[in-house]
Amino acid sequence: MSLQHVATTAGISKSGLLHHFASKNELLLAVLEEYLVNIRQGVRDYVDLAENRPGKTLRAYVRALCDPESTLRVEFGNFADISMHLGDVQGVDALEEEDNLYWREFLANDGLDPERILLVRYAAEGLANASCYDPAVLAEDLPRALPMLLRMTEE
Amino acid sequence: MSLQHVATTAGISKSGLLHHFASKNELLLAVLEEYLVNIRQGVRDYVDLAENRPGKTLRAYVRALCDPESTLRVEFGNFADISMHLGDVQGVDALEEEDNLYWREFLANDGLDPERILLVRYAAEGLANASCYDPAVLAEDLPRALPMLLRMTEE
DNA sequence: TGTACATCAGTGAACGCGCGTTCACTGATGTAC
DNA sequence: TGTACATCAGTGAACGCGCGTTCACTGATGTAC
Repeated sequence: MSLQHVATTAGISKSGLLHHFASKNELLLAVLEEYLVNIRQGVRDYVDLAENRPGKTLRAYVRALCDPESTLRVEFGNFADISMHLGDVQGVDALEEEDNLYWREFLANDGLDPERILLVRYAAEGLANASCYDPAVLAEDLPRALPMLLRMTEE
Repeated sequence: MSLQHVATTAGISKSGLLHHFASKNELLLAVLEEYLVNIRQGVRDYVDLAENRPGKTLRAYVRALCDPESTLRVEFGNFADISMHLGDVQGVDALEEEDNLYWREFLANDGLDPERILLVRYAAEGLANASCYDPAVLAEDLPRALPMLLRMTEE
């Protein structure tokens, strides 16, 4: 991903792009934050407040990552990708750490057994990730996994 | 990762490196295959044939990816990373597809409920991936998840 | 109302640099006669 | 045994190219007087 490519896609010149972002790193950092915000809001949109029982947030997380129609699946993969390739840029580590904590707390305070949260959460993440590489996961595993994971959050 | 960096690390010149690999893509493809082979052999080494009950291969997979001491955790992440950044190189797609199928069959033919395999497998993968970014996962979640996931493969 | 000035998104040319790749070459090792 | 030749890992210089970055500039918009 070159600045030229981004600029052309955005419909401006490379210099125009760099007028808004001091450097490529700052651009990537901004994109990373954008993903971060999008994913948080996207998962919040999947929360069903009508569910008056423990596990609302974890179910939202599962739906966001394992719904074959969800765009968050891919964004989740992109987020991991960008943050990996920004490993040494100043500010990324702090951002990642804060994000890790955010999700930990978002999922924890909902009255579910911590081990259950652990299991379902990472299964959802693993599936979301795999669905980006393997079409069979997207076509076969996700549809089967989604109801199963949701069931596992019910008591 | 530049050719110069790889060559210097390997203790030869850039031209010397390119004597063995016709291009950078071929080098990356070879590295990808190396990871692929390593991970397969690594997981095989975690199989305990003394376990005379269903789930031997899935337990090996779990141990390989969730043992905090296992080097396969990181290799698993690197593999995904490289294959993502080789997306358009000729031959990678076929290699990935074959690999996806390999693991699907490796884990399937062991007498376990398919849904149970799905759940445990992707939880292990999600954990392995997350442990590369989040030290808290490595330090806290993995030790708790490993025995839990193994337990879930028993009946 | 008109004039002068500040602000700011965006431009285009030029830059230095590191990249992957090419190529003629070296020097050691093995082999045929 | 020596000689001629093939093979092959590795070298070093040079290349063209695309990259991120810089900089002086434009032109539209808003604002103060």
